[in-house]
Amino acid sequence: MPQLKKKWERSANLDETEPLPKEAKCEKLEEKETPAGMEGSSGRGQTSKKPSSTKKRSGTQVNPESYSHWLLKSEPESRLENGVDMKFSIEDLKAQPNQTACWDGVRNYQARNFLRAMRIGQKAFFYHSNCKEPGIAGIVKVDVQFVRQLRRFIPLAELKVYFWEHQAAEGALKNMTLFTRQRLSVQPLTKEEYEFVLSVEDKKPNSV
DNA sequence: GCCAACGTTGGC
DNA sequence: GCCAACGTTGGC
Repeated sequence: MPQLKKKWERSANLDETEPLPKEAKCEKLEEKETPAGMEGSSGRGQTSKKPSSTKKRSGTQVNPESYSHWLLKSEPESRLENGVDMKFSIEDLKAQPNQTACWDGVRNYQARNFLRAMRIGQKAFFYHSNCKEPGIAGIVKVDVQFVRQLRRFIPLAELKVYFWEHQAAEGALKNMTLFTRQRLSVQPLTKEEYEFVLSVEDKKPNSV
């Protein structure tokens, strides 16, 4: 998951075409810039900068331009990795200067390509992962600035129930990447998914 | 702490 | 290109 403090020493194996400098995320977020595209999918709309592997990613949609909302995972509880504390909760984001942080340290290249596809001002859920109670804690806008906490924490367990229901009944969350691509730390959300989650914010948790 | 899911690596 | 071994993610 994206740890703001993580550095890039292992990034070399992510994408041999162009390893990002550590502060890449911040400068990358320019509205005019064309996104790198997701290498996982068909690679449509871009010249192939990737070697052969461009075909086999399942599930996810193709055109990065079409992504409008995001979900960013971060760990709210302390955990040491190579001596570095991975903790970065939404409270930590709030405490940053300008309540803004640079989202570097994403290793997985697909996640990183999503990161590149983000545009300034787009909204993202701030998700707490690898913790006692995982779930959506707040809203940020890219590049990555605190917007607000949710009026209530929306736990993964609750989202999962919606996911199941929506699979059966063609609901908004039926393809939610959080469940279809488990380990992706930066993931796109459709507008419908984003808005559905927001619509649940003021519902009682037990209304599920 | 356990372990399933899944991404990456590298031998062949 | 296949696939087994290995490493990481992250829920439980």
